[in-house]
Amino acid sequence: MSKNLTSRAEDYSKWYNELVVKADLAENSGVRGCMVIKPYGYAIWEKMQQALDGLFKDTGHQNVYFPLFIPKSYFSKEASHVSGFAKECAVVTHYRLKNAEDGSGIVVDENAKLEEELIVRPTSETIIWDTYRKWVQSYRDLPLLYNQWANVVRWEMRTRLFLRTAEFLWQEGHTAHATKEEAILEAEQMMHVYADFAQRFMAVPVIKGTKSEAERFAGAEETYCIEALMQDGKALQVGTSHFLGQNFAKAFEVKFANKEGQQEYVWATSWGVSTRLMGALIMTHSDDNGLVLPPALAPIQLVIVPIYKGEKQLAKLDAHVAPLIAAFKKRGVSVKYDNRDTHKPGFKFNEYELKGVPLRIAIGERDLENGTYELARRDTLTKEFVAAEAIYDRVDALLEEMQQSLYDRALEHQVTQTVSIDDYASFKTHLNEKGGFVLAHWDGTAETEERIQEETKATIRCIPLDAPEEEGVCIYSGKPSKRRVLFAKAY
RNA sequence: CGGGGUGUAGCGUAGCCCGGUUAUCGCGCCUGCUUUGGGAGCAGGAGGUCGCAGGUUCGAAUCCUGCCACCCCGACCA
Repeated sequence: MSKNLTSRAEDYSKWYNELVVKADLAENSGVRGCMVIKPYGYAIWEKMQQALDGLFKDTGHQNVYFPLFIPKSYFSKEASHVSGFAKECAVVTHYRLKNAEDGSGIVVDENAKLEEELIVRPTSETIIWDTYRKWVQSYRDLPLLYNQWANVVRWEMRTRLFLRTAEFLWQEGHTAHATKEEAILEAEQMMHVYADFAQRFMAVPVIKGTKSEAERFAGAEETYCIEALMQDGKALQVGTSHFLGQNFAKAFEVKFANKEGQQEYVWATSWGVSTRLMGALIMTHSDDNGLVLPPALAPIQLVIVPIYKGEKQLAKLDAHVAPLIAAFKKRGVSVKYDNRDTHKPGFKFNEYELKGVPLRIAIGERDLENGTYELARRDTLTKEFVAAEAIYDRVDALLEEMQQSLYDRALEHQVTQTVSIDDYASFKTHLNEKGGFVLAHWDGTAETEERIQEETKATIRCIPLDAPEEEGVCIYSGKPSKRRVLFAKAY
């Protein structure tokens, strides 16, 4: 493992190549910017799924699954939606291959052309709303509170491992409501659920807010989002929730009879998070020794490494550790005992640090004699000796403490990297030299937003939810403004 | 799609400008012995269509042409 990762603030791609791949997390498959997720990386994704699913269920949602292929015609129904996605769709045109007549290999059978092309879903609004039409007739059928775990494909011009792959895994929630107010509450609720997940499970502090019109989702009337700040001072959108108004209901004719017997269009929301969350996790906590995982999402929370000479000592340690493992499991700690004889302890120490395993216990002959264990924590890289009888409580306490301290550390970083700026010259130099979040006044026009982006590469990440009313003038145009918005360079 | 760069063993690379023995080195891998509290040591060994196709030449990893792939920077985006 090279030690040149100190340049992390300047170069995350190095992390991906050096760290993520070697950390057995994922590797670039080389197929149009797709990624292969290795077992350890997938285990992290599963932990995320599990936690999110719990939060979704708590808020009354159920899981469903819709088809991967969407008939092309569905996309022509909602104008702004199609203009947002048309440029990046993979299209299925044929359904059969055959051997080439000249023996040159397999070719597409031109006789097997589809009547209507199928689009590999870039998102599922269209097919879901086409189906919801059939499911909704009365106000008694509402609300529909459904979510699906799926893969989607977006044929991006440029891909970036974890942050923008051509195919990615995500969940997309799609809900239908009888009233506008209820739909808005749902969209807001899911933003809060995402923020809760990011902060409690990922230990990633986020700013909640709404997007400017220019940054809004294609087909949405309001886009809520959570924005996080990475260690290098760049912002990353980690989750979005959209109030879709009646746009999709009107496009797909989804109407219901209200209590008065009148036909009304339903109100919609959609919300999603993706494998990008894993990118956020890596870029928020990792250090030069590799990943640092918050205990709540670590597939392995505790690894036990035996230190021994010869088979006899190992057998003795195996016997000693067996009840220890059972006890940890019973207490809900996910523990791995690595007694492979093919690698030395030092190798294992480094390997589990690279993988971000929060705690490590080393046990050798010495410890058996002394009645202690050596306990090491990943975030601070410190070690302590713990009396054998105190080990369970100490592990519990440390896991909890690490979860909190990772969050505190990330929050402190975010706070110190967030500044308010009132003149355009310092705004420009600050974003260029230091990065981070900048709170500044904005006149609310798309023209100003675009100009600022052209001149500084920074975008409005969101209009923060908790931004106080404050009289001011736009940093660019000098026109009046009522509150500050959050600017940053983003991924 | 525009600009730049790179393709040599599983990974990372030297050699290319200036053509000439058996293609360099490190990591990793295999075998044996010694090791095991922070990435082990020694000895031996295996592993290559030099991205692909064509051309120039007595001779091409090296020069020329075309193609392909990947990476980085832009426009687009979870």
